[in-house]
Amino acid sequence: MEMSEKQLHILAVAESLFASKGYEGTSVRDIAQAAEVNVAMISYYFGSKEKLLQSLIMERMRWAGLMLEELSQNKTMGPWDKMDVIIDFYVDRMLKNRDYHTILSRQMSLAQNEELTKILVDIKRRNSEMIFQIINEGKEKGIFKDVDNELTIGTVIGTISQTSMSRPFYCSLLNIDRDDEETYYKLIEPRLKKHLKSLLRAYLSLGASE
Amino acid sequence: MEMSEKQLHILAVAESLFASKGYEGTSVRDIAQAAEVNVAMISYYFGSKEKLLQSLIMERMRWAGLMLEELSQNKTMGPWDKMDVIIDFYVDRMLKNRDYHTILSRQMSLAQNEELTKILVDIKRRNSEMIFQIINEGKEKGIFKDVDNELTIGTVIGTISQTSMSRPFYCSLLNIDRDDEETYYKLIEPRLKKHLKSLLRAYLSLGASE
DNA sequence: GGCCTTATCAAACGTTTGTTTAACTTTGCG
DNA sequence: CGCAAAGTTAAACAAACGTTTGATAAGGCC
Repeated sequence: MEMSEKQLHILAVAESLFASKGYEGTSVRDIAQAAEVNVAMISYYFGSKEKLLQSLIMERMRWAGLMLEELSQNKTMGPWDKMDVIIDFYVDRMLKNRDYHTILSRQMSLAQNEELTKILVDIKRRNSEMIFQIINEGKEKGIFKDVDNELTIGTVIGTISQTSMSRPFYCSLLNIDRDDEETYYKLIEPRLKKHLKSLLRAYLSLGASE
Repeated sequence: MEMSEKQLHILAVAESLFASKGYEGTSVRDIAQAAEVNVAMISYYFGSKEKLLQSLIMERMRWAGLMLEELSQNKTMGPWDKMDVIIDFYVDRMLKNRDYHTILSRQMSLAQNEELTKILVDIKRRNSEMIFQIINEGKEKGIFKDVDNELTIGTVIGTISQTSMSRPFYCSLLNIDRDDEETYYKLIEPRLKKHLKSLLRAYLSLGASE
């Protein structure tokens, strides 16, 4: 479980390659070369290519999940403010760890890896549960109108995902050089936050009509 | 360009396999076996595996794009109704051709295939342009408030994509058997339409507050 | 029938794949 | 030091990969 600097370096390199070329599209030799280690080291450290992917996901998982819990139990903040915090949180997380999230969402849409899929579903469920709590709290207080909880999550995550996964498209829409990742994410981040907040504010205050 | 029944059959089989196992995760032998043709036929008909993917995309492309054009120039329908029609249209299209859209969105997030990416971006641009027209028409008539056009597209497509790409997650949320695709999509389709219509109705009538 | 084009096939091609081996070096501890 | 454990390497492994080959069959046209 505890990893050396070298192992973490390999994971970081693999993460970047998996994100840009896909898991199947990346060979262990690609990873070894980019990480400047011998091919055999990957088997030596991780056992196999697939276990390397699992190690990568497990390692990145440790960094998530905390803060949402305390937010859902926060008593002083109102539902509107909590919603804003959540949006900032999700946008920051998903854009900062976009390689990781790209890999996750690709892996999730692949019908294989039964075991891994279950783990991912559980993580997402746990995070979602807390957003539900906040929405329901707002509903009970009469502040939020009735909305589709599950699809509201889908909208938030889907909108953010979309800007990452279809970056070439949005670069084209916004007249940004396709290769200038930096500029793109600097521009899209505040816009995403503003858009999602307005969207949810409108939706939660008007509710699902008719 | 014109394809025989057999070629279309191979494309259909490949589409299904690419969607569930990924492009790189599917071998030409997989395709040949599932389509019950000899491996050599794939090179013979399409030239290569990559050209098969391109043929698949080109072939599916021909079925799209029409109806949006006439809608954007329709004079009798009001902006609200047009928006509803668009949402029905997108949900129907993307769920019906979910394998195709899954492949597209995975391919778009892969940094390779420069040429193919450009083609995909152009298609998406053309479709988006027409939605922009409708939104702007609503704005000019004073019916829609000011919103983020680009990210509104992202929300619509992203929400739908999300339900397809992360199906295992939403199956878990909605207590549906992960393997029962039929039931899932039958349930999610009307819900998606209702959710997106309410969402956009609220957003477009209140606008981007701050 | 003769002939050209198209279709189909099993077999083989040369690479690349993920993984293992066996020899070697480095490290850490008594 | 001495020596076992851990780290590192080039080379080799079988399997799978996308593609090509050369042979054979079928169909249309003169």
